[in-house]
Amino acid sequence: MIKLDGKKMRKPNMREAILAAAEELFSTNGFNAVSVRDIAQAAGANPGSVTYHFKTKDGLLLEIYQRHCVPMNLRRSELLEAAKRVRDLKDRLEAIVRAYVLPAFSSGSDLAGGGARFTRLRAIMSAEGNDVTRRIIAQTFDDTSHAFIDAIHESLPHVPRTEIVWRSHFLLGALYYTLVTPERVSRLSRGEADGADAGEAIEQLVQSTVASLQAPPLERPAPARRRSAAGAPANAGPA
Amino acid sequence: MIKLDGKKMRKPNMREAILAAAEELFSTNGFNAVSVRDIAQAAGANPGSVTYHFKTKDGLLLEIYQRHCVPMNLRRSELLEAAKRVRDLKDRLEAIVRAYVLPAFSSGSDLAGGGARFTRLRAIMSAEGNDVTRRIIAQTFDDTSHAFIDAIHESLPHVPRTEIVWRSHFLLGALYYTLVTPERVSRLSRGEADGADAGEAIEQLVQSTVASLQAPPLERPAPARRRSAAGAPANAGPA
DNA sequence: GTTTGATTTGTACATATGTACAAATATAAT
DNA sequence: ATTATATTTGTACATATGTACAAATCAAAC
Repeated sequence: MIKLDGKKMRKPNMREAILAAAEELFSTNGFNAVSVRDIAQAAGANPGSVTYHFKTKDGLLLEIYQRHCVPMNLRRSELLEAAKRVRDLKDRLEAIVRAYVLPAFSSGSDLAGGGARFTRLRAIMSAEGNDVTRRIIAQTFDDTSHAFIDAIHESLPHVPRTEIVWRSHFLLGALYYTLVTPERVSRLSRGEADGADAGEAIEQLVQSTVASLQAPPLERPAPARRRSAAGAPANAGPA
Repeated sequence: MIKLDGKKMRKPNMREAILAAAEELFSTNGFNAVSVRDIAQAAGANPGSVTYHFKTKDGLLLEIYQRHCVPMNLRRSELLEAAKRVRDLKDRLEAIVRAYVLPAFSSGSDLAGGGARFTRLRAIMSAEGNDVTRRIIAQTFDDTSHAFIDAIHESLPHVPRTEIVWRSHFLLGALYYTLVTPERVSRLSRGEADGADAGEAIEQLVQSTVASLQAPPLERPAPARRRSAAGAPANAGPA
């Protein structure tokens, strides 16, 4: 038995240290740029130890994902449910967006909650290609994304769902980029803003996204036979 | 003399083929995931040929950058100047944003103009870490970024510059992410939108960004003496 | 203390990698 | 044709990489 959980593990230390080190290194340098030996060294462990605990390098990555995904999505769901209960329609929209953004930043120094490090990791993995990784991300997060999109759509019934998809997609991109290159904000603002200030970043993201979501939809796309009606039979049905 | 340009090169083919192959591979899989041998094979060349033409793998990357940067920034400058001449203030803002976005997508099948492939490359390089690469990107693009920020600021004098920095930063992040993971848009919209449709992406990005830029600035940061008279004069304007 | 099983160490191996370089080949000028 | 130069090929080397595995070490159960 490799795993004896719950009761007594002898040294949860090493395995934990390896996970932490890998998370940090992967989220900073990407997957390919980091070697198993780098991780072992950073964790103060032996390379063989990594193989022992996680079998392969991919296995290690997967474990990091699994360890964060559930808590993070849970946190988001909680915040989303709370947001949906907000009465005022405008406040509600803002609350929903904030519920999406917050868990991605919450530095949750140790474990649960998601946190900036894990979000940065996802950003890098998204960019680095690797279809397998992308599929993992999709499988793990699409449900939550749909839940948010639907919630937003309910707050903005007059905006087509497609439009909301685009704009919340932009939100995620903006979020990723801010976590990956915060110094760019500091540089371009000539020091007036601090790109690494999570609080400020969150506020800017939320306000910017709320504004973009509220913008009038594009009229162009649909062929517009008659009065749209037919247009797109499966228009997500506004509820 | 390695380079005899202008008049007669014997075979501009191989060097060119290597550049093209490398560009494609890097922009799809990132820098670290692609080996010199991969590139050589894709170009139908010998690994040694890569060393001959570009000395090192980094040299090859640098060359790809240099070859696209100047034309791309030129194109952007042209479009920006044209945009600045637009009379109507609202139209001008939109034109400016479009001038920023367009060259990043223009598929410019062969050379000049930037194009999606090159933008994707920059996106990946930004995410992959590698401080050297980030510095190259910064040096090459910060001037243009500043020019756009200033132009936007002139169209929106009541919005603090810092705010504009944040929001145009978000634009770039959204743009990058859309180029890197277009299939996510298709998936989340359940096929109603095509994330890979450059025209649609551009339109969505422009409209979304214009709306976000026009949003009222956050009141929080500044000590906020008095009543913040400014309040929210420009709320995305319905029209 | 002895036994048992989990972990850690050390090391090894096969392969992939970036780069170097000499030889072969192609291309143009004379 | 001969020469000079530019390119391409083939191959080699040193190093880095992911992973495997036997031996050593450790912590508890008996």
